[in-house]
Amino acid sequence: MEVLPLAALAGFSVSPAIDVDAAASVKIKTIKYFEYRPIMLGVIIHTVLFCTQFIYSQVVMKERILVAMSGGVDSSVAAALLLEQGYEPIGVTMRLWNEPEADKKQGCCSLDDVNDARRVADDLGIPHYVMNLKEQFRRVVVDYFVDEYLKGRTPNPCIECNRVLKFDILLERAGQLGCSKLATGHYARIAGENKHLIRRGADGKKDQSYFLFNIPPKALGSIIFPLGDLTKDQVRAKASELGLKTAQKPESSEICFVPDDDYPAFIESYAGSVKPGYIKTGNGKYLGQHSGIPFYTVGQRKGLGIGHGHPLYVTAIEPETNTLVVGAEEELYTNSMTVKNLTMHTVLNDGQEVDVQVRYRRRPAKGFIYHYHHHQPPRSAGKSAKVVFKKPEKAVAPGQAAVFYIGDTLAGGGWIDATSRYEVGAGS
RNA sequence: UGGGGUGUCGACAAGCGGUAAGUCACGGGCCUUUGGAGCCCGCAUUCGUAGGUUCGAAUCCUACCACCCCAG
Repeated sequence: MEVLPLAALAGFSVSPAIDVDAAASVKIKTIKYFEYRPIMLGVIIHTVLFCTQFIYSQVVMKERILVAMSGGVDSSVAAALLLEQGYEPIGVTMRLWNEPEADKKQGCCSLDDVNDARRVADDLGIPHYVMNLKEQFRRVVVDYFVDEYLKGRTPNPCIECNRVLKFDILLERAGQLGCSKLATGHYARIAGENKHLIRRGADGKKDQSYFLFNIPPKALGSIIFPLGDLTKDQVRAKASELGLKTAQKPESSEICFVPDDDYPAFIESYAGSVKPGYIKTGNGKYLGQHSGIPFYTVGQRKGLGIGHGHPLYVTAIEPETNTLVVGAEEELYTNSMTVKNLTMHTVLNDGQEVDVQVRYRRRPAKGFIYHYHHHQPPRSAGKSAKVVFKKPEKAVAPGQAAVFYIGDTLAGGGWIDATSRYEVGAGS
C-alpha cells in the first residue's frame, strides 16, 4: 500500500482513498493510554516488523515495473506477462489528447482506451494510474506535427511521442514510483551484454523498432519489451487465454489525434488558414492549383485533383515559392539523402554499408553512410550523415526518420533533411 | 454576322469504321501505432441532339444545338 502516497507524489490520480490523518490521530490517542512497558514491547515489535519488511523487500520482494498500458491488446499482454514472470507490474495510462472526435477512434487517446486499460489492470489485479500528459503531448507531438507540415516536411509524430512521453517523462515517473524499469508493448527487443542495443522484434511483420531509434541508448537499460520475442498471433492467443477484455481489439492505425484521418481539416483547424499555390511539373509546366502545402507529402498520389493520363505524385514541396512539384512515379526515386540529428547506438565506419529504412514496414534498402563522426559520443545530437543508396529509393520524404540496421540490430538513425535525385556514386 | 475549332463517365483524356484505354474523384475491401503510399474490387450498353451511309459507327455524311478562338 506504500505505493499510494508515492503515486500521489508523482502526480497520479489514485482511485482508493485512505484517510491518513484520521488513522494517525487514533494511533496517538491510543498510545497515551498505554503504560511504559507495553510501549517498549510495541517498539520492539515494530522494530522486528520493520526489519522483516526491510529484509523481505531486499530479498523476496518482487521487482516493481511500470507498464505503459494504452488500452490495446499488446500492452495488456505485456502487463500480464510481467506478472506471470514474477514482477510487480504497475499499469499507467497516459491521457494525451481530448478532442471529442478523437474519442471515436481506436488508438492511444480515447476515453474508452483508458477504461479498457483500467479494466485489464483490475482483472490482472495490478494497480492502475492515469497520468495527464496532455500539455506535453500538445507541445511535443501536435505542435511539432503541424509545424513540420507547414514547413513542407513530413513528420513522424509517433517517434517523438515515444522518445519524449514514454521514454523520458514516463521513465522518470517510473523511478519516482519506485519502479526499477519501464515496460511497453512494443514489438522490439533489448539486446547487447549491457542492454544498450535495440533489436527488431521477433515478429517481422510487427517489428516496431523503427519507432524507437532515437531513444537515448543509456535509457535502454531501464526498459523492457515483454513482447519482443513473441508474434502478434501469440500475443492475441495469450490475451484470449487470459480472457482479457482487449483480446479482440483491432489494431490501432493512423495518427491517434487526427479525427477521421482528415489531415487537412486538422491542420487547418489547428494552424489557421493556409495559402493555395501552384502545382507544376519538374520542368516548370503549370498543371493546376493546390490547396495549401501542409496538405501534401512527398510520394502522395491522391488528392491532387488532376487527370493526367498516368498517375501523378508529389515529387517535391517548395515552401519558399509555395509550389507543389508533381511528376510520374519514376520521378519519385532518389539516390542519396542527408540525415540530421543522429542518434547512434553502434559505432559505424565512414562508408559502411547498412540497411536503411525510410518508412515503417518498408523493406530495408542497402545504403552507405558518409560524413559520420564515429569519434563523437554515441548520442551526438546535431550530428548529421549522408546516405547513398545502392539502388534508388522511392518516395523519401524530408521530415521522416531514416533508421539504420546491421542485421536485425538497430545501429542508429536520424531525421531526413534533404534528398538529391541526380547524385551518382559514393559521397565524398 | 463571316472564318476556324471543339463537343466521349462528376473532372482531365485516349480511341479516328469493328463493337468505349487510362488518370483524378468517388464507393467497398485488404494492409498499417508516422506519410491522402501500396494491393484488390466496383464505377459510361454508351460517346452534344436528330437523321443517314454501312454487315457493323464514338469514329463517315447531313442538319441542328452548345461552347471556344479569330475577324467585326
